[in-house]
Amino acid sequence: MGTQGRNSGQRRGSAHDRILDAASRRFYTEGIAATGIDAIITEAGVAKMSLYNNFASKSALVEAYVERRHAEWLALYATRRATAASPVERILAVFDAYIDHAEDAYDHGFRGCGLLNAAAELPAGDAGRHAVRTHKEEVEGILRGELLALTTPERADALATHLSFLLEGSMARAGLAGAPDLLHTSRALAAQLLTTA
Amino acid sequence: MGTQGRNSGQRRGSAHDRILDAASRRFYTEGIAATGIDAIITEAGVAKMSLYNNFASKSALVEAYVERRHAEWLALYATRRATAASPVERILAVFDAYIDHAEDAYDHGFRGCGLLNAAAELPAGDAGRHAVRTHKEEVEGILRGELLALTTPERADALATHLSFLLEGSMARAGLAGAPDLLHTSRALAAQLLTTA
DNA sequence: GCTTAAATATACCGTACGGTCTAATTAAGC
DNA sequence: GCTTAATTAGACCGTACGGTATATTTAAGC
Repeated sequence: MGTQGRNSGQRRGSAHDRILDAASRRFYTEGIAATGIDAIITEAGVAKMSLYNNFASKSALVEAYVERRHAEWLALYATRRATAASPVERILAVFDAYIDHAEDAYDHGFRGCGLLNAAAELPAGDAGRHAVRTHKEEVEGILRGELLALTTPERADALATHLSFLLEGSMARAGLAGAPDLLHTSRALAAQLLTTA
Repeated sequence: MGTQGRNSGQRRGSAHDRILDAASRRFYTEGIAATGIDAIITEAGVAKMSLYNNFASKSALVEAYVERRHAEWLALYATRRATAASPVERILAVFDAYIDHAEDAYDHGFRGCGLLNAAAELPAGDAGRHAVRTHKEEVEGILRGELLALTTPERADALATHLSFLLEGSMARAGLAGAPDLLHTSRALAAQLLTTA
């Protein structure tokens, strides 16, 4: 940001947005390294210099992509949480948000969690990897917070970790299967776990 | 395979093996797309033509890498299973094999499950992706088989899926954290789940 | 309507990629 | 010791990569 000033909102379909849209689609469905700058600008219908006027480098674009996917999920989660009536439903809203996000991508090639896939392409110390780690810890933190309405802090901790593993594990398997069905399975397992505990 | 015939065993440190060794290390720690052919042959101490005499292409090398990692895990699992004394221990042997495999990589940069990371780099219909899917289903099948000694087929099915999610989820989170600790956490959660059920 | 900034097209840069060719060398099998 | 196959070094290929330079056009703000 910074220099855009008064132009902050920008007109509909600004170069910045179209680029990030196209990059997000390609990064998710084809992978990051497999997606070249030229493919992005072609799909965005934009000049190459417009990309480099809006993003410092490809890896800056990747960072924006990662942040955006996490923000998308947070928005989906906020919607689900707003209509959840009980503590258990508020916990399951996290699973619902995962399902919503997955079903967004299902039509045009579901390949699992975009953040985990991105991290898998990044080297060990990369900033993007750390960002993904933080996002996943945030999700577990949300789970823990909601669980505190149900049980002791100690059990909330353990259960939050357990549910996070169910979430990420089912997402990994669902991505391999190419369909979000397994996410419903993990939601059901979580629901069962919460009612028996 | 096929044409090697009498030379099947090959001498120690054959080009084929040194190439696959080097490629496996690089693919795992740096990622597949980020690892060039030149980096592999340099690390293997081998001529470029030796690579193409042993592997048809880079993606053939990737397939060999995927198969090899799965075979490594199967071997670790077989060892763990052989000394497991009870049905529960035989189930936890699957978790132990995951831990063993992870700790192999911990010294030189732990980045989670090599198979899942590889799949994350492959396009939607790729053969390697399907291979990874099959391997993960095989692991779940092993869990289901061991669980049949403990409970009904229906509950074994559900529990196998549950344990598989715990496994893969904890592996994903552990990879992001850069340390295998969370695998011990999921093993403990699994043990608890098995004793209370 | 003038100014200022964003976005454009196009040519270009060096480099690295996956992969091939050739010719020479090494080593194993009989 | 001869044959046969594996391995080697190194030049080479076309292509695609991420990124830059420049000059021009488009469009928004006042």
